[in-house]
Amino acid sequence: MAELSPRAGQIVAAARELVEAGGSDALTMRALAARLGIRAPSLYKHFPDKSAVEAGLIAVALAELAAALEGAERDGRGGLAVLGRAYRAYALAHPHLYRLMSAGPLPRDLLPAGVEERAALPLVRIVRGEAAARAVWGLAHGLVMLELDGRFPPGADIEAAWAAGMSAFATAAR
Amino acid sequence: MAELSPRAGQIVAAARELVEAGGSDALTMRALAARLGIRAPSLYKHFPDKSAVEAGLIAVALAELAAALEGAERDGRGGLAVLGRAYRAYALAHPHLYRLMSAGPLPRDLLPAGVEERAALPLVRIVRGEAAARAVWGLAHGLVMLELDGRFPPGADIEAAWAAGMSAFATAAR
DNA sequence: GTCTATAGTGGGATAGAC
DNA sequence: GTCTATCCCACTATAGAC
Repeated sequence: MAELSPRAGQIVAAARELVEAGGSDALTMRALAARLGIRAPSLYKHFPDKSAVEAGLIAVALAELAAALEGAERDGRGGLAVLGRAYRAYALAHPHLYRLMSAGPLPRDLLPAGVEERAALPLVRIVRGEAAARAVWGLAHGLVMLELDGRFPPGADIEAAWAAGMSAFATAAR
Repeated sequence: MAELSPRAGQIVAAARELVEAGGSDALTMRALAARLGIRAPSLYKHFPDKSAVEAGLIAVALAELAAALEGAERDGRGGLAVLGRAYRAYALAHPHLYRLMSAGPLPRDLLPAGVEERAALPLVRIVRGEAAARAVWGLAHGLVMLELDGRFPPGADIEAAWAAGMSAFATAAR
């Protein structure tokens, strides 16, 4: 996917505000246009369809998550627990965006090259072995989704679950 | 939630067929009625609204998953890997149902009492400590979701990821 | 690049007769 | 319990003028 035109960038930014405020369902072409002060049909001059707008949004979110993980990598001297905290923090700070970004197959053909890999790298660097890295990825994703979906009982100590999870893989970290 | 009337049970069964065949989106009141050979408005004599039908479906799925895990518990002499395999197998056998059952907050007020606990028990019995049990739950849920969402690269050895994950928690098993 | 107008589709739910 | 008839809503997308 090529660079976005300035106007397209504004549209994606507005789409982000809608999603962050009200979830993916709140992102409709009408609402998006309204937020920009234009009519829905005008959007189709900038994006072929709605999924292209969503792909632009996913690209932004993936890059942001990657940056957050890279930051944790630097600050935390490579601790797995630190990486996990950063992952969870990003997801909790942007729950709807995280959902959009991680639900369903990635529209890889609509994404800038390398974004996906970049988000995965900090984890790959710290965990020994492909299989273990994927397990940690699954653990982080699963804990985040359970938390976002309100699946834990009211008083559950979610922090402790993360600690238990990350420490189980500590021996697999470099 | 009380027992379903016989007719309500048939409706839930039909709803299940729709969901298993085409995902949650395929479950509409119109399509559901059509499958039963009646008109959509008639459904409202048996269920107050669509969410009540979904809750009935979730109750069935939860009970089935619980039964599958209990079976693995007996056969596998309490091995965590065996439990994981059973979990994954159920989710892959009923992907759309699993999604419906695990997406969003549980409608606990519409569910028969104890169903949720029953599904969790096999895991709680085998893992030492609440925190670790929740971590394993997150791991299983995350790996399943990543797989169902097609998030792993084409050639990924998902079995190996499960093995790595479950063995990381093996020391935490009783 | 934006507009108006509109097509076309689908959804949940209700009223009241039988 | 089921029907007919209907309401009201929302959505994506296109055509063609300005």
